[in-house]
Amino acid sequence: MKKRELTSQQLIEAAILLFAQHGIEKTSLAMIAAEVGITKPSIYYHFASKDELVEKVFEYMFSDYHFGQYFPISDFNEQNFAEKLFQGGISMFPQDKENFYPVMRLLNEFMLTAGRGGHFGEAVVAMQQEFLEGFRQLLQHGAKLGVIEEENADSRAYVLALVVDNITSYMMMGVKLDYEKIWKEAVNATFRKGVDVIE
Amino acid sequence: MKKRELTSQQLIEAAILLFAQHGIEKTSLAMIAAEVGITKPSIYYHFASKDELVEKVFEYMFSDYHFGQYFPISDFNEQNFAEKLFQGGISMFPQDKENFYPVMRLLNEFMLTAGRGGHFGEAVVAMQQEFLEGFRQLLQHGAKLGVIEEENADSRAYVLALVVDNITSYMMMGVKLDYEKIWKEAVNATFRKGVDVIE
Amino acid sequence: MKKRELTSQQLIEAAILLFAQHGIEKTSLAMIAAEVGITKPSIYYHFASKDELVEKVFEYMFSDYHFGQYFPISDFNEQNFAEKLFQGGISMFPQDKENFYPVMRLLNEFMLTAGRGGHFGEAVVAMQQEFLEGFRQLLQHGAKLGVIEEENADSRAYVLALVVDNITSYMMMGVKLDYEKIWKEAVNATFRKGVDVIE
Amino acid sequence: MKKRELTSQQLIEAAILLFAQHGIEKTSLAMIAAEVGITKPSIYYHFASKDELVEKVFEYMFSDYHFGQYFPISDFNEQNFAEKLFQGGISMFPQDKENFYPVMRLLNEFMLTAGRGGHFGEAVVAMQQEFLEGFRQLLQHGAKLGVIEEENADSRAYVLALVVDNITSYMMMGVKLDYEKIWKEAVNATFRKGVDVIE
DNA sequence: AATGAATGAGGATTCATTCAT
DNA sequence: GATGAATGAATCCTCATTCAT
Repeated sequence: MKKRELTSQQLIEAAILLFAQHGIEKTSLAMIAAEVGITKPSIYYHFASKDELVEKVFEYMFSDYHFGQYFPISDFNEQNFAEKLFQGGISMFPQDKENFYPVMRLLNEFMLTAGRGGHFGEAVVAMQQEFLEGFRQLLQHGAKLGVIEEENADSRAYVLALVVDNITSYMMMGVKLDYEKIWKEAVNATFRKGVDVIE
Repeated sequence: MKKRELTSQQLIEAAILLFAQHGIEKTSLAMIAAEVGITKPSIYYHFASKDELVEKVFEYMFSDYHFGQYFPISDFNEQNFAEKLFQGGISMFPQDKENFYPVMRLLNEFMLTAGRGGHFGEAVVAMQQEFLEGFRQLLQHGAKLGVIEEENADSRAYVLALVVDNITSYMMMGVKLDYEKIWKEAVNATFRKGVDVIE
Repeated sequence: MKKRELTSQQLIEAAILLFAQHGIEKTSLAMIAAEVGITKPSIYYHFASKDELVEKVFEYMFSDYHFGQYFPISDFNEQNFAEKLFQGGISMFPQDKENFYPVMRLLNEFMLTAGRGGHFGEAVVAMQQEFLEGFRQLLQHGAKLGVIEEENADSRAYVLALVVDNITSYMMMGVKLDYEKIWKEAVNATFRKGVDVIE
Repeated sequence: MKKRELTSQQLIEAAILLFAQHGIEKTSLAMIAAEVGITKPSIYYHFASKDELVEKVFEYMFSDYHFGQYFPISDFNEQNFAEKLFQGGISMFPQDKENFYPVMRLLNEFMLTAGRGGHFGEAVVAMQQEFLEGFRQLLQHGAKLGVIEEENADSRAYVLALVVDNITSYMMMGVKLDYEKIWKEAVNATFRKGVDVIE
């Protein structure tokens, strides 16, 4: 890697950590520069503005955050469907809390801007929608395999999506719960057949 | 109402809107003052600092945000349990989007500070926990009434809590889904009996 | 005393203490009002401005700070001259440090403005000059009585004046010295006859 | 000198003048910046805060204000003792009033903070004490040389210290006196032998 | 005789950004 | 590739002061 790229990446990584710790707004370029060991104006050699840095941070963070990474749909069959669904969720939870929480917090901050017409909004929403759509297709796949009831499969998929997603949020906020058990229940519910109490 | 209280409340309400629109950090006292039609330093007659204003905004927003308001537990019986559970969730969704979304976005921003050791952290977490505990007790009540399977009742409760909570988030971000249907599925799942696929 | 006068005086006294503690500039009207238990704008009923209050404080403090109070010239005679001179100086030193030091510090602050063309300048200088002149006349009186050498009597007087004055300053700053002994030496020197080493 | 150092020093020198003219509190960073011809925030490139600037000003002003500079003790011998003592005092008086008075006034303001627990207090008191101790050792030296009476040598030293010091104050306040004559008298008195009127 | 509410002027400080070197 | 020096805009905040009540 050339020096330029190296420094750029160091800047991005320092920015991620600092943004996560103090928030994007409250993180000054001076702090980031200090972390990397260069001076504030030097950042401008790598990024045209703070906004561009933020953007690059966003891209860097979420470029490989995709549904298929956690739930490789083509690997799912009748035998392993439930288990792989369960494990896929578990794999989304932060293992390495030290590094993961800050990142999640930062994701959350990007989300905030979604509703504000901030320009990440669409990207974040797109990411959420990718996961919603991922779960939908996965359960449709399950329905075709006959392991999931066809009726309401989409709604069940969305419930799953909402649960995994929010589990990560709650973990991040420090709410103590047995998340594995909760996720297990959500997965199990996906396979249950039965009457609807509410129409 | 005295003039002081009136202005104070106007300030709080203006602050809520502006905080929600631009974020707390990016909302300056000047903006708030302008919105209310007074001058910037006049704010200091009502609040000792921006921090105090933020605090008061927080209190004002969430002082009457309680589980019992949406799910009055003592009203739930065998006959109405499912229906009231469903309706309770619906009542939590923003009706009046114009006013509700900003408020939710602001809640989200307060949440962000939860993980950062910000001083609202505890309060926000406490709120979340109140809802988790509310759902737990509600389903325990349902178990006693015999409408809910006793086993895993707690996990089912938490799934419900995570779903309602996240539905509001997604609405806020502008993700278009048939939320009523999703919530209906989540509620129905709560009452289903059946085998667990995953142990 | 009428209520008006009472409050005015309370304000002045509170101001003296606070000015002495924090400096005139750093003492806000709010602090003074709080000390007296009224509100800030109420001060304007008693004084037209902060400047006027400062002025009245000045007058109040130094209205009875006169040479004759410490050195009643007509009481001095051949027998008691040295002793009374010595005692007069001692009586100028702060007995009640708790109350005196702040007041002296404030005097010092007023003095600062003397050189700045501040409008107390003249008054402070006048005060200093009154003491200089007081000592001068006192020693002239002593010369007439024959207890002091006529030659250089004025210079000796001024030395005395400078010493007493500065002793108070040093006490105030917290410099620890045996001031009584120093003053005694200064007084004794005043009566010594002898050759001049320097012409 | 590098540009940074140059500007820093210009800032310090401008600050000294302005602090002396208007007082530290009443001198704004804007005034200082304007004097030097840079903008207000640029000051922060050189000093972390106004407080730090004040501190540096203090250090700059008094780093070479030492007793030995005026009274090089090892140069004093039987022959020249009185004369050098006299001349040393004279050399402490402001020659170049234009530049010296402001500086003295500023010293005075620093002194004010001495009693207020301000953080320069100790430094100022230490300076005063250096001069007191300097005079004490000088007269002890004189006593050993036999030109000064051993008895009361310390008190005589302190009287001298108080006189020089206060002469500068009085000059600064604009009190018109024949200071040279007064100082001559003080010096002469130091050498006089004779009885004590007061015990 | 005093207060409640508000204001205008000004102050320190922060920060993204620029540009010559 | 990076820095030193500086800037303009904005922000929070303080305070003496006003005035209707």
